[in-house]
Amino acid sequence: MGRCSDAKQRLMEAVSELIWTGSYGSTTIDQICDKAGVKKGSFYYFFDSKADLALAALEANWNCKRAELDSIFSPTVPPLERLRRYCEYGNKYQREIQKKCGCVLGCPLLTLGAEICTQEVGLQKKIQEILEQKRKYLESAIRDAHAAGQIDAPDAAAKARVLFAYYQGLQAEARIKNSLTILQDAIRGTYDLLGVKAADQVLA
Amino acid sequence: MGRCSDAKQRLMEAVSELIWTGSYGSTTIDQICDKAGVKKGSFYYFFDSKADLALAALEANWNCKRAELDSIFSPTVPPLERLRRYCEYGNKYQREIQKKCGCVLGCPLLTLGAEICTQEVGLQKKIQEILEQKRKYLESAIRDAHAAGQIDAPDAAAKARVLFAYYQGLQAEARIKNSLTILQDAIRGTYDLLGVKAADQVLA
DNA sequence: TCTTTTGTTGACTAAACAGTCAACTGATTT
DNA sequence: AAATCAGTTGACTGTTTAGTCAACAAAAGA
Repeated sequence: MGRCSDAKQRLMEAVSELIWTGSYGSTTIDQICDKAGVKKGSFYYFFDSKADLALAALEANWNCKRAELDSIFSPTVPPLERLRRYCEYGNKYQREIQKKCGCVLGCPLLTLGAEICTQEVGLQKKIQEILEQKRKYLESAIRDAHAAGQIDAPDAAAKARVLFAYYQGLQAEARIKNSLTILQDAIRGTYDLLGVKAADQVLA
Repeated sequence: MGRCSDAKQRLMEAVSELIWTGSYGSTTIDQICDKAGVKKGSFYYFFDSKADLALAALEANWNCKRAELDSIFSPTVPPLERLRRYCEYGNKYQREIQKKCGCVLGCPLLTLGAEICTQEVGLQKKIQEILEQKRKYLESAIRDAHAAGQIDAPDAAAKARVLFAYYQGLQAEARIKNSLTILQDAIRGTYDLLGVKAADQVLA
């Protein structure tokens, strides 16, 4: 089967990091290759273009991420607890990134999506898909919480859209302001937004 | 006083449109000059760099926008009415853009801010400033609504942060999905989020 | 062993890019 | 009318960029 290598993986990791810490437009193929320790010839052996690589990286990252979200949003966990864990997870994740990179980087999907949506149709479609899937986690948690009588949300999908927009906005602001403190309101904001009774709220 | 021209203005308009319809990183100085009908020599006569021009354009645009927002958020208008008008304004604005450009483009500040915040400190600071000012409009409307007994928001600043994040998230999603329908939930989402009693809600 | 498959390399091209500059133009002042 | 001020121009530089390619290298199968 000829020789094998992890150059493909290294390229995907490199592009993910470069786009996230910088931007899609400012990331060059030469930079990606340097970071991955791969020569440009090899790059074009595996991928057709930067967009092609970014798409592959996006898919790979989402497959990892999905496993984590499946765990956080497991139906065995009480619905409001799922949301609390999700907020905590987001906080912890961004805190680690800041420690490592010196910057709060927010949600890579939103940042990339907003940047390239008018230019790279393939990427745009994939990002739309993934965002839709992420929203579904919220929707089912909200539906379950409603069924449990903890919140009043007859239209779970609509509430999920509101909550999702709120989270996306928070992440974007955290990136722009390079601030973690904004994210700390997430849980309170969630309870607030869903009208969770004080008795059902768990803050720490 | 030598001769005068509007090349500076044309450059600012060109860069605003190019960044908004595309992205900061994918916008080149040659493109800006072409669109403005200005030669590169003139560009460098007025500005030091793309970032310098973008900063100037940002300030100019904000000065226009502020006047509109001052009118929408006039203290003479009932507080919840202000928010409703703001949502309507955002909807109408994006609808016009879509008609003109074929795309929903969302909030230029958020898109640009998220893209360049790790790269262009000058722009980042300015965007942070403007976003903060925008948030203030919401804060005073919320405070007034609380004072009028229409909503329960003892901490107006906190509520404003939540509402602002929600709006930003909505605009970002509208851009990414190239969809206006998402924005149509804004008013309902606002009432929902603020816990406005049905009696105080005005939808159309 | 030698052949095939899979991956690597560096040198290359052509285009796009940012940034510079001296010479020019056309209003305005004196 | 001459001096000055404000803006314009196009041709230029050097660099960065995406993308190509033929030759090479290593693992695996025949």
